[in-house]
Amino acid sequence: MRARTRQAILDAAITVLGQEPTVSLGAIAAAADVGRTTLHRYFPERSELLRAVNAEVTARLERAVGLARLDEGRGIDALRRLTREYFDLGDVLSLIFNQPHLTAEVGWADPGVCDPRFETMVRRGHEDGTLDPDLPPPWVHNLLWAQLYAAYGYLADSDTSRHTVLGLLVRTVTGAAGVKSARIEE
Amino acid sequence: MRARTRQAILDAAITVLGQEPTVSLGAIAAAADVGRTTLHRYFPERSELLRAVNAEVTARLERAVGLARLDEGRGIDALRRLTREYFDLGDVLSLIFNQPHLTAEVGWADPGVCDPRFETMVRRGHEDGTLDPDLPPPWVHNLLWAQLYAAYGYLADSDTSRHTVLGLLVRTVTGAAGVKSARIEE
DNA sequence: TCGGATTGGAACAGTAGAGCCCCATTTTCG
DNA sequence: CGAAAATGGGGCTCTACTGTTCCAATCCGA
Repeated sequence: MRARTRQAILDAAITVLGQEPTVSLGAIAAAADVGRTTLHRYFPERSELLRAVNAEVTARLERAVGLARLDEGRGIDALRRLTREYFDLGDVLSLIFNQPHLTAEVGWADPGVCDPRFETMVRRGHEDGTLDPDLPPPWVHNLLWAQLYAAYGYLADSDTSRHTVLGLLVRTVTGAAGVKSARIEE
Repeated sequence: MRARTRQAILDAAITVLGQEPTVSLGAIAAAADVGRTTLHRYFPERSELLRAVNAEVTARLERAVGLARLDEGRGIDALRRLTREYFDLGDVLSLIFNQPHLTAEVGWADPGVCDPRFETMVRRGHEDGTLDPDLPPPWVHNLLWAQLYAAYGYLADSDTSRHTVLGLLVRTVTGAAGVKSARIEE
């Protein structure tokens, strides 16, 4: 019924907008297997659809943060959990990267401010000696998102399994943000 | 004269297209301080402008690769040099990320294939013990581009100096792609 | 089964941009 | 200086998309 159709539109919008941010409403409707008229009935204006997409993405991100239990264990372990949860977001990653203005307050844009829970996690990692103390929390936030996007693209374009890509991702995020015990001299 | 105007248009196009991939030709002309008619005289169709931009970007990337001397020194040192050269590309980074299809053959898209010189460099790093042998060259390629873009965004949005951001970038890329001498256990 | 709810096809005007042409103005160079 | 080149403003058509309305067909629950 209503809720079902609405969700189908939102899912299709997330997928298609992530690939082509300026895609027409007709194309979104087609991707959702729905008539353009129906789409207009649920979201009279494009901006309203975008707001709804924003809300949906925000909710999914929030859920991922909750599942990652950022306040438990060592900083690096929490960061690894968050990496895995974010990686599972799929199409949402592409959307967040291609429409930073759409999901600005929640995503990776505006490095000066990042989620306080994330910041607390990184600072804990600084203190427990598992995260590189020279990297400010917003930088870690940025690098995590960058590598997530790289991993998602790698998954789409190369024929590597999801599991393998996740392994590579966690390994490089750990190397990038983790404390360097014996750094190779410049 | 001709060459001067043409270059002004290309420079403006690279900057503006990097921020808004669907920007109108009128806006590009305005950014180049040139009449819309003049732009149409140099590039009769939008696609021709895009091809010229592609050529320009390709040339700048090629120049950066040359300056980085990928075939000299240890793998990690060559990767660090390349990181610095790419970081200097400025607006081009934004364009490459926001228009992957435009610069597909030269950029970071299609992870299955990457520049043979880059691949050789990474493999040398595997053998000389400076780059993580568990990371395939295309993954390192993707990783580098993602971090470059994140660094560029960080530079634009936070009030951190260019030099500081470059330092964070090199440190992060080194940590992510470099060999892990004593990895923190999972 | 019946009736309201939902759907989607078709057509419409309004808008924005692309591509094109003309011509007056300005710049550049011999 | 004078001619050729270059510039840019204005206007025109064409196309694509948006937002809207109307209405027939279909789906679903009472």
